[in-house]
Amino acid sequence: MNKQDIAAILEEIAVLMEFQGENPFKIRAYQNAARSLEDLNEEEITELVESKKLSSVKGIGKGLEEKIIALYTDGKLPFYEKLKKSVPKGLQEMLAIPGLGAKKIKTLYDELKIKTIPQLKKACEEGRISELEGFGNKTEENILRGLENLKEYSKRTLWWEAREIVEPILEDLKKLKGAEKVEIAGSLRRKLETVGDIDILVASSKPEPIMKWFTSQDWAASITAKGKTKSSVRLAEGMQIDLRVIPEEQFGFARLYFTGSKEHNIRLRKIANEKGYSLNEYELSPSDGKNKSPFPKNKKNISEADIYKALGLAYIPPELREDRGEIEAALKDKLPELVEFDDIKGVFHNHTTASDGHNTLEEMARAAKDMGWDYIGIADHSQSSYQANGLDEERLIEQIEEIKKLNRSKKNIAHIFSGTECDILNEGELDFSDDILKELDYVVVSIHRRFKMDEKAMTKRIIKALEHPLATMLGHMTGRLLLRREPYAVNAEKIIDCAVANGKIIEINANPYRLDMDWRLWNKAKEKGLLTSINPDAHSTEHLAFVEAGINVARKGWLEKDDVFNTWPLAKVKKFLKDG
DNA sequence: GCCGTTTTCGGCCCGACTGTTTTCAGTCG
Repeated sequence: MNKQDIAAILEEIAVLMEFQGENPFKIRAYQNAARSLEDLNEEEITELVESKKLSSVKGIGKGLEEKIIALYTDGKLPFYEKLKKSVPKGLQEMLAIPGLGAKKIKTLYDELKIKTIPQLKKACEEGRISELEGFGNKTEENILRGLENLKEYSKRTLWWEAREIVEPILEDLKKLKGAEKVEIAGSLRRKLETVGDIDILVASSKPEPIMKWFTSQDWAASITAKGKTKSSVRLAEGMQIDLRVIPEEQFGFARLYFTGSKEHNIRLRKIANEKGYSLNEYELSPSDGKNKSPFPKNKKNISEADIYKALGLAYIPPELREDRGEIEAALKDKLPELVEFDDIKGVFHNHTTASDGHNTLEEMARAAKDMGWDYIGIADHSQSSYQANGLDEERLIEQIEEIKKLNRSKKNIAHIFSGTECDILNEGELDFSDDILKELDYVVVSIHRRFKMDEKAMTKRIIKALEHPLATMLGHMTGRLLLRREPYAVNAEKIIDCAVANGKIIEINANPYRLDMDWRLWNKAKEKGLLTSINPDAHSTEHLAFVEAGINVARKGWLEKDDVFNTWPLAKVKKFLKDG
């Protein structure tokens, strides 16, 4: 069994144990172990299992080591099988209903024998729920509403779309009297690829009018909570927006706290405890009264950076706050200097009207110039991509000539590199002959068909294409479309190793639906020496802006300027592509 | 179940809001 499967089972065990009313800390131990496991690569796991040293990993002790080894070696764990049988499947599904947690679901099961969602609905309609102790009419209503909107409530939203939703709201909030500061927090600020809800923070000494405004807007389809410091509303589409109002002097603490991640916060509070302090969303205070405050007496408006400093840590950018090594790095002052949008000098992998794009070559090159970039790579689809009007060899040669002409012209446009997004055919062959590929400045190789191959065959297919001497970079490594289509099965580590060994680039496809290769893989890939290119995969001039989403991925993946090919100046890129 | 210059036990992050009660448990982030 591979690590993802094992981690998923450990997570499931944690959920099942909740229904058993297990010790919450024991439950967390399983969740922690699942996380620790996901941060190891397959080779490390194999080695640790064989040498029986898994328990040297933080978060995995003797007990979990045994269970993980059992799952790793023969894919079975009697403890898990037994646990699974003791909890009806419908109970787990009910967790998605807002307001219902393990304890309440357990009560419904014990008292009313409810073990499926249809049974739950019926019991609500018959008014049997409200008769239970600890339940009432409101709970019954909330369950019914939750059931009706189960799909909408549990769906996530692309970062890109959530950002578009929240921006006008932020603008309106800033106009309110008494709103001193308005900021985004949560996963949106950490730039996670999808978000479950939106968190907004406002600094003000008068929360009431702000709360009143927030809960009375047309776009707030329903109000799920309204208090002095916190209110929550839902949009018609189902997404929840939380607003918190905090006095300005506590704003830095609130930003840190509500930006998360939860795991990052837990680590911070632990460090605070070890130093004799207690950290919450309002303050960092001495925990025993003997200690002095870590901040100068008259210091006002303490920032996140001040708090990190007081804990002995360098400032950690929000994108890194996932408890994936950033705390350790900050303790040693070894955090990366993350790449920024302004470091970008050009882009590769863009389409024109020649294939399935909406703008011409010249329009794309002018738009790139308008973005402040020096160069743009055009990589229209190759001949096998009929669905995308892929270019045959003749049309590609015409395009190469047109690009040469534009580059010679004195027009105010970015330098154009001629390329192709060359289909990887079934056995890893490329879609153009070497004679044609040689005429191009660069070649992106991508998969656009036959997604359902098994992992081994797919990996072999991609590696063969990437090893081709004329391939420059790999496009969208897994083909995933976030919230729409699953990735095809690939062994990412093998492909990364292949790219490093052959001096190839793996793109960060910056289309908000793709963001592929995933940010979680980049830190280790970077350590191996992998170079990336942040590619908008633009099908129109507007899509060039997708680079911002790609920058998010790079930053979450700990990448620095030098790790990103398209931060290089034009002359250096030309030399690299010429020398191959 | 994990962890440990307070190591074999006793901690384990912490607070707001809701709904149901009347002081609090459960949920959520």
